[in-house]
Amino acid sequence: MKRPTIADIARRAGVSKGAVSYALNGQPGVSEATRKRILAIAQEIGFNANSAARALSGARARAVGLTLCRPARILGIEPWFMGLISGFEAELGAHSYALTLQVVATPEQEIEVYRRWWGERRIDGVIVTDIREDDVRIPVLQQLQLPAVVIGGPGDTGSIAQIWSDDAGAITEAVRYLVALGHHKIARVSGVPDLLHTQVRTKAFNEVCASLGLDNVITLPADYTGEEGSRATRRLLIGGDRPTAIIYDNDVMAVAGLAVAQEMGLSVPGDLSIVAWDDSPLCSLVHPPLTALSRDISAYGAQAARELLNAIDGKKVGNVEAGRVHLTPRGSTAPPR
Amino acid sequence: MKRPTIADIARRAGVSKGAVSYALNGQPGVSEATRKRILAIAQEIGFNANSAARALSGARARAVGLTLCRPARILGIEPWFMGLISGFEAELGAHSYALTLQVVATPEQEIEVYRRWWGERRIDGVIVTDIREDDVRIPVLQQLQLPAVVIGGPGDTGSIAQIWSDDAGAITEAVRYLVALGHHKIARVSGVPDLLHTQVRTKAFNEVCASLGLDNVITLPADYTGEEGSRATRRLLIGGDRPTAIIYDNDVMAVAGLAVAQEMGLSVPGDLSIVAWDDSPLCSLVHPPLTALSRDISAYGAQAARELLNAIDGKKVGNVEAGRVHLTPRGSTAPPR
DNA sequence: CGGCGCAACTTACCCGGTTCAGTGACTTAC
DNA sequence: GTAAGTCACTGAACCGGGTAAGTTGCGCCG
Repeated sequence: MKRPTIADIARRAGVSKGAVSYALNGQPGVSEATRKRILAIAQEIGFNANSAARALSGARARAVGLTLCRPARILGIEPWFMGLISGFEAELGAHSYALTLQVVATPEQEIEVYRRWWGERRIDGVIVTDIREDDVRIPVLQQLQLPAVVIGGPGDTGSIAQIWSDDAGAITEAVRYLVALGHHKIARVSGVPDLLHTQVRTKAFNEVCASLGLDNVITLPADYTGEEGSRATRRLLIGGDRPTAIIYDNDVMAVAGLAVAQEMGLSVPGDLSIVAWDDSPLCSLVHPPLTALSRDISAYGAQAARELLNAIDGKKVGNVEAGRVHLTPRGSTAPPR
Repeated sequence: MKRPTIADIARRAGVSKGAVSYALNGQPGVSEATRKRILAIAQEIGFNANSAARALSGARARAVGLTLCRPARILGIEPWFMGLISGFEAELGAHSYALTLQVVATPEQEIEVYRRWWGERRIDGVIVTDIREDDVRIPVLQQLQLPAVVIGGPGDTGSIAQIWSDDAGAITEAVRYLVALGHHKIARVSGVPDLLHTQVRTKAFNEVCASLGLDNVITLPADYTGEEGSRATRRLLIGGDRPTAIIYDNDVMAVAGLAVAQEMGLSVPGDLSIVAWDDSPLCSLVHPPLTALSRDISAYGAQAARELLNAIDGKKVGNVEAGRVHLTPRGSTAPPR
């Protein structure tokens, strides 16, 4: 079954290929009557422009790329990426851009994928996540002149657009809330320490704790996995001077922490209050439901996609703050006994 | 920065475009010395073949499509899809195929996406999930002659390849295990009843229960979300004659069920045993960790991708059983008190 | 030594859109 | 009445790689 081309339409309409192209793209150069006739024929025979041909003649690939640089084990339960992806799609779909996905193991492999995609003109731009300090991907993207949007910051990304949320403000709010409840010994289980937003959070956490006169403040580094979350929680809870509240850098570790507390016979929130970063259905799923720092990840993703499309169009894009974070109190926080 | 083309290579090597094409594709028609020289130049200037040009000249788009037809809320925490995706990628990456993703709301929208992708020659094939009885997508795929692999079955997919796992055997094993522990009142919270694999499981569940002489057997339909899982669990547990064990059709509902039991003051596994379908880190994350029906979803996805690539190559593909399911006992199951 | 066969290329056209430089026909302007 | 301008469209080049058909040059054989 041969799929129709503009030549087929041209033949049936009795005009040239060029006229059909103008008609379909809303360009001037054809009369309104002819345009209608051509559009009707296109509709009738179910015409879709061959994306390859379109991409070849100087135009766009009309696709953007996203790499996921985490082991499949984590990707599965982290709601974050899926939320982000559905946000992208809402925006990309509206502009009939496709999203091309690739799971990679290392930043080096990720760079290779960018090179290949860009070299093959498979994509018009990429969305970069999990940004680190002095990220090796940034100079490569600049050198390739590959349109990109970095999610997470703010950091030094040169000419590349970035979009970030006020993590410092959020963690400050969480600590203030716990202190207002009466907590003095607050600990934190962080994500991967290399990541820029982890550093932002750690800095803000230390600052707000200092300003509120809290001592005994500790941040244990982890890696977003349940295993590490459990391990860190156990370390925090077996000490003699154990914290009465723990803030986790993601929901998965918070749920794991909750399980450890229950396993050790501690009551949540009676003996231990828990705050999760990034609200997700997971937080409401467990008992007690977890107090969380919520933000609309889909909207955040949509905003990122919008910025990327602007960057692809050669528009000036900068440093955008988006995705307001707010505290959603649930059953996992209470005054300490 | 102009990206290099085969014409650039040809100029530098002092040969024609055609020779370069032969050399790069391992075709006969160039001497070994020339081939090496051309490959070296390609390497040096970082050449990647323009995928659009390649796709245009009769070849393949070297991409396959996957649509996700679930609300973002669910997609986020269901490890299933991410596991599947990383499985696809392992296989697709090895053949340098890209994966194009689209989130859709309805099967009708999904069909539209297939039509567009195929019309645009953006993809060479699709992977279809969540198959229903008399699925509306099947006849469309056949009419379009779009290579496809259906995940979940076995069902009536005509000429389209399908890949499925032995769900009936798995649920039989789970029920036998619970009966061996001493349970007589076993309930089940199922996924969306329209889905083919839900029906397979329900049928097998009823059969094994009947054969073991269990009465009081009930399957409550739900939709894989935590909310529905909680609701169904509550309905099961408030009755006078409440079950001592519940089997859930996915991990998310099982975790939600666990939370409901804890909230109602029931001990798991003392008062209630819980079995989750589809093991994932989520099952080991909670307390107690959930006994689960495990299978290697990534491998399952990889197998599906392999079948799809075969279908794209015009090879005969059929009805493949893969992804052996086995029971992984953990802390959520025990003899009833 | 002519002719054959073959390796190692080159030439030229194809894929299906986009785009730009024409080309008539028709209108408007002086 | 004719030059200028506009409109609606045509024809052809182009994007970059794939490939069938044609062209060398060379070795080998009778």
